[in-house]
Amino acid sequence: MVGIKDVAKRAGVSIGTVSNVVNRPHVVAVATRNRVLSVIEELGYVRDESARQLRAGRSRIMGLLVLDLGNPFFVDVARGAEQAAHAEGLNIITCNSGQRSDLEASYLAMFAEQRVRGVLLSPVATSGEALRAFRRSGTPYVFVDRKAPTSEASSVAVDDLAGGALAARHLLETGHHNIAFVNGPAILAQCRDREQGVRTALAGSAAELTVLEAIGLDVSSGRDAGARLLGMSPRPTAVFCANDLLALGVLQAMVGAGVRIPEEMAIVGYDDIEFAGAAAVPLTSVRQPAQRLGRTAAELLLAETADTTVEHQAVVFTPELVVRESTRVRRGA
Amino acid sequence: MVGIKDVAKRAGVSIGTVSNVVNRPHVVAVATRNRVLSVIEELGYVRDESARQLRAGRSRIMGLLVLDLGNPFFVDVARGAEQAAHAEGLNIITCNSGQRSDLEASYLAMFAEQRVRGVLLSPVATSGEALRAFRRSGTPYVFVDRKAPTSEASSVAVDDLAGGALAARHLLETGHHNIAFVNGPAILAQCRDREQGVRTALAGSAAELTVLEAIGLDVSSGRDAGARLLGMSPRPTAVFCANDLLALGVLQAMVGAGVRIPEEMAIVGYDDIEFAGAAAVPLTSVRQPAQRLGRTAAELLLAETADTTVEHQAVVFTPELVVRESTRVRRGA
DNA sequence: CAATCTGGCTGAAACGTTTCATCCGCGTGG
DNA sequence: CCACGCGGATGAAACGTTTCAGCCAGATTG
Repeated sequence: MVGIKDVAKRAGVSIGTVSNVVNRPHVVAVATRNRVLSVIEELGYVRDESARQLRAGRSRIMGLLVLDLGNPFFVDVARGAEQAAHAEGLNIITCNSGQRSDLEASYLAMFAEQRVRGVLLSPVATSGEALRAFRRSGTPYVFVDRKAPTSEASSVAVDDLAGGALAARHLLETGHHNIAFVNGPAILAQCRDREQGVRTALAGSAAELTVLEAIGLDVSSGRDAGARLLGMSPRPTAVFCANDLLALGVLQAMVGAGVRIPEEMAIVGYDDIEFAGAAAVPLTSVRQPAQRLGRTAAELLLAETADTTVEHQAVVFTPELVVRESTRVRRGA
Repeated sequence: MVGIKDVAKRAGVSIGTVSNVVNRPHVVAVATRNRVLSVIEELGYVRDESARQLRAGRSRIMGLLVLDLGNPFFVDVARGAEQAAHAEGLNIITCNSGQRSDLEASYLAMFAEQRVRGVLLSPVATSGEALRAFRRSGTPYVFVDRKAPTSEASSVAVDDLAGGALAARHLLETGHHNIAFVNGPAILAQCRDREQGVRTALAGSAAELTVLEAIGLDVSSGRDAGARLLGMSPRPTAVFCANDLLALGVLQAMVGAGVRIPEEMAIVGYDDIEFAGAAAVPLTSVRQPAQRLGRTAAELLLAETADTTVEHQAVVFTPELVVRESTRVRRGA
């Protein structure tokens, strides 16, 4: 592999000069510069980032660890973060924990060993061993899609209590009294909060609430939950799902069983991913500003790494209900 | 930041011993080992991967560059690749070119500078400047979802001609004579091949073919294409889309305009992403073994980097048609 | 003409590891 | 008692950069 000293020798200059050509072209005489550049081209020299980084002590990379890249919500978060990072000339590497603590731990360890500039993190749990070890490494981090005390770190989240309440209230207002909530794994704070929001909104109303916990937050878990719903009697007349993937699964199960949506079963999802509007019955959903979430988190992290005196912030966005056919009362029905 | 020599000093041993504790624990006496380990724990020592890599000359990371992470097909590819890489103790970093050559070039440059073990690549174009520069860096790479001459590199792809033909033949067999093909950008070989497959299958038949080129391969481009289809007269009775995102967009446009699927317009997509089956009208689609694609590509790359004498391979998988309601002739209709 | 400045370049140190030759002390076989 | 082997530890070299003090030659100033 060709290194800086091969270039130097070939061009008949010192390695310092080659380095200058690459990093501070203006300080070297134009003739020398061109000679060096053409040798670089000729030899196909590519600088070694690890040496560069070793010397510099820090990298030009920012890590992003998300719960599930299979969820388009997180793809949007990643897009937003990437935008902000590129604007500062940093690269982002995106990793997918798939909600597995062991993978989460392994990626966090990798980030720490890589000495990345900082990490955007949507953790499985804020109290786990993985995270505790990572904290000790001193790598700066910001929580995405997860609230956290500012004493620990900055965070950018969406108000899940409000989101849950938004959905529940909508179902109440459209006349439902027997409501199911299909939740994801309770380890996830998002899930707990959304459920809490639902409970708060329903408290005092006459509505009955059934909570089902799905194994995952994906479409197939949704199908399972849908099957369970179908077996209930009396069957709830409305179901709110902790995210859109679950809702799409439930929807599939209902359509497969010939249940009419929304007449026999109203459905509300969460995230408002692009596919929600294109579903068998377009889904009512609680929209989160995913891209904004990612962008803001990255900006916060950049600000903190640039100037360690900045204080942690906890940004909370407000979700928004998007009503579509899956809960729309038919005119004249 | 605490380094190996801080640990050494604190534990009263040489740095070589600390290194041994970390990398070859068995060669150091158990008493010493424990002492060092507890100092490591106490100080929160994390080894610096850049120094490690500088010394080793190569990294423990594999790069994956995909065309569009917003397309669940590529998320599945990434999953497969990750599986294979983890099995070998390597980490994968996934980057998203979004079909932009400039981003592609920037990520490839990053991979080269990082001296990654190798790169899995689904390129925008195989002839571009970005790729040419990357080749010179000598970083091993394997094409994913893209055929390539074995003289250049290994590749793992799906037979797009067969896929296109599969869809077109299906539409012929279900009685359509006026067929539209909504294609993506012609820079993409996948798109060109699928179109070619369609043309081949239709040659000799009486069917008429209209080709529309969408701006992107996403849902909103599909909606645009759908609008264009609606304006045509005579309007085609069937449409095949170069991927499922496009098909979902077209479907949305049709449903929005009150066009009945499949009676007034049959639709076939490509990729068979999970959302295809959950769509307004479940989509007939050409299924590709996405995860397998990623896994195989990673394995090929690993084999090549382990032993440079292995020859390049061109693996081609065969796609498969999954028929659903969007083209299903209603019984007794 | 001496002193000073300046543009352009050089040489070497430093970054934090890993690795390898070497060394030490001790038990063992001859 | 010597030689040898061996487990265990050490010290220094090397990896490819960046940076910085310093050097040289020529231009500028007083």
